[in-house]
Amino acid sequence: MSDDLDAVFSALADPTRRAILTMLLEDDMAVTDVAEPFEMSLAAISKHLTILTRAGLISQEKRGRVKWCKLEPDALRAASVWMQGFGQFEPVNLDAFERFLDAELGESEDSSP
Amino acid sequence: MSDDLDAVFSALADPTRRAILTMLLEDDMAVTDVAEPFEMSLAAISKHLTILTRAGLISQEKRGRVKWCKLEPDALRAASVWMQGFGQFEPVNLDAFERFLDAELGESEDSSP
DNA sequence: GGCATATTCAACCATTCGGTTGACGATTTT
DNA sequence: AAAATCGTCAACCGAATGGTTGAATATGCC
Repeated sequence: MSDDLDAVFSALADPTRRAILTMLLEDDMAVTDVAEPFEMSLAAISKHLTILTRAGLISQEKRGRVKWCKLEPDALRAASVWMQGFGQFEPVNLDAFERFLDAELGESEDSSP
Repeated sequence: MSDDLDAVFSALADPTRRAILTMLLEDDMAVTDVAEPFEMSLAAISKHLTILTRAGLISQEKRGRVKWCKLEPDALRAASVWMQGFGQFEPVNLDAFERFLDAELGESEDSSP
């Protein structure tokens, strides 16, 4: 039970993996396409995807020779609930999220892809 | 900016540190008292507290020879906002949180006071 | 069949992590 | 002043993490 939180939080602790999740917000992607923007080997990305899968944050389905990666946002629920307990945050401020997302996307434009 | 998220999420990835945060929900505590329920050295707990402090999740203030640890829930806000973007969670389900908290407290009762 | 593409496996490497122990500095108590 | 308490520091250890490379395994295409 607390192992789930271990897996989710440590999966989220890596900026490459958070970037991958952000990419998957747009659409499902094949492993090769996920890897394309990053300056690291395909094998490294494959490992990151395995970690995200084990944490339940994404699922992977092989169709033909390509493996599709799909965001599984439900896995965040337990972690989110855990965090909500520490202080009463304003309920789901999506404006703030969008600003944050813009910032993070803009930021990754000089380093990652 | 994304370093903040690194620090917060990796701080939360350790069950000992999450347990410490949960203890601090009740009240501010001295380092020795934080360490008491755990089956590990004071030095180890001191390191965990340093990590939580660097992540901004707690603050530490030395008064006399005792160092007080205080929860700083605001540090969770950025991480919480980031997570909220992945799927629309119901706004702050405190019932679910309380159930979760009970479960987590019950689980650590073998080593807790 | 034979070749290209998609993905993982296996072995390796450097670094970080979570823990230990013992010495140490600072403060309070007697 | 001496002794006890609070907490950190430093050095060390084994295991996990994040990356590399090269070979291996599927699958699709000509």
